[in-house]
Amino acid sequence: MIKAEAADLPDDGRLKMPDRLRRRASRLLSHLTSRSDRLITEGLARADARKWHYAVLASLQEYGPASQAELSRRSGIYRSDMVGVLNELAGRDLVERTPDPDDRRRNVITISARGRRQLRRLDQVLDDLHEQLLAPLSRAERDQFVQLLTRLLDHHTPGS
Amino acid sequence: MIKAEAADLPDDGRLKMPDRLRRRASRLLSHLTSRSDRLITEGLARADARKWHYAVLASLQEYGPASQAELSRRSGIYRSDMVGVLNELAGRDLVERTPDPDDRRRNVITISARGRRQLRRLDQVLDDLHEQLLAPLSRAERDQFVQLLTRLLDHHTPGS
DNA sequence: AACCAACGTTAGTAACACTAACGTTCCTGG
DNA sequence: CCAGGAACGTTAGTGTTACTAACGTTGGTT
Repeated sequence: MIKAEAADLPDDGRLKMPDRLRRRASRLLSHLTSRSDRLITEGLARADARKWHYAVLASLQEYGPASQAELSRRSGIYRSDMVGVLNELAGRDLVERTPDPDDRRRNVITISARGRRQLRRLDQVLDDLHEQLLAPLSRAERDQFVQLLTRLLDHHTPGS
Repeated sequence: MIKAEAADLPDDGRLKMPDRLRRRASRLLSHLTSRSDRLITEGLARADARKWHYAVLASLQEYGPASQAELSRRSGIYRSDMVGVLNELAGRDLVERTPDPDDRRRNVITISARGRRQLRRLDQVLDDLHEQLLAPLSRAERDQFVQLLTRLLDHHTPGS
């Protein structure tokens, strides 16, 4: 964690930003996501968590214990990154990682009672953060927004 | 540039991804932006360009010559990163960088004829790429989408 | 028995957004 | 008028994210 001290682009110069630039969906997406990520990351940090923690915990809660590779597929986290995430989760006693007796290549990851409690907390935190994120939109607009995003993402996701 | 050979998350496991995860706007944004960025980056690479190139060229074309710091403000690129971008642009003879006689701290950046031609080309390329990006949406939906993004971004932009 | 696939793990990459600090030049106000 | 601070271009470095490559171990298949 690093303290932000002096902003370098304080007043936004969008006053003088060409429309062709400002209106490009790709650019809007990048910038908004940048803000959104920061908001979420900082919010979760206050709860001693990271985005991946939530993804893994939610997936465990929803579909039960699984191997790391299986979790990787469920949550979209690369299995190379999963290692570190599970180290953190296990270090906080939110999950348990035990070797699978039926397949000694695998670990079985199980969510703990603490993990379930933390997940509930994170769900709350994320609700609050999304309230902030989507504040300017009405209920209907939020739904619209999520729907548009979903359709776009589906369209650009390999394997249908 | 790196060749993608073996995808590691081939079939998406969203079949087994909890709704609470899949539906979060922040997550949709992150993932979609990731795809979008890749699409745009690769498309521009084929035209020997990067996003920043477009931003700078467009800003120069629209508002005329400027110092690096001014360009930085216009385009949202940090002035520490601007250096490299302008090196690339100057290396391709798309802009000219000359010391400002009126203020010897500054460089005056000017777009060249080649730069203008390249900008026209990039505008075309970006139109095509956005056509792909937004393919699943109707005209009206695209406008809606851009409008929602804009409102959200404005709301989360410091300095109004 | 021979192979290949999958598993967990380590290491490394490139892009992005951002901070810090340096020397030079300029502008201002006491 | 001159002292201090601010702006400029530049270099260096940070942490995060997405992703590839390769390793040794284990498992399933023929």
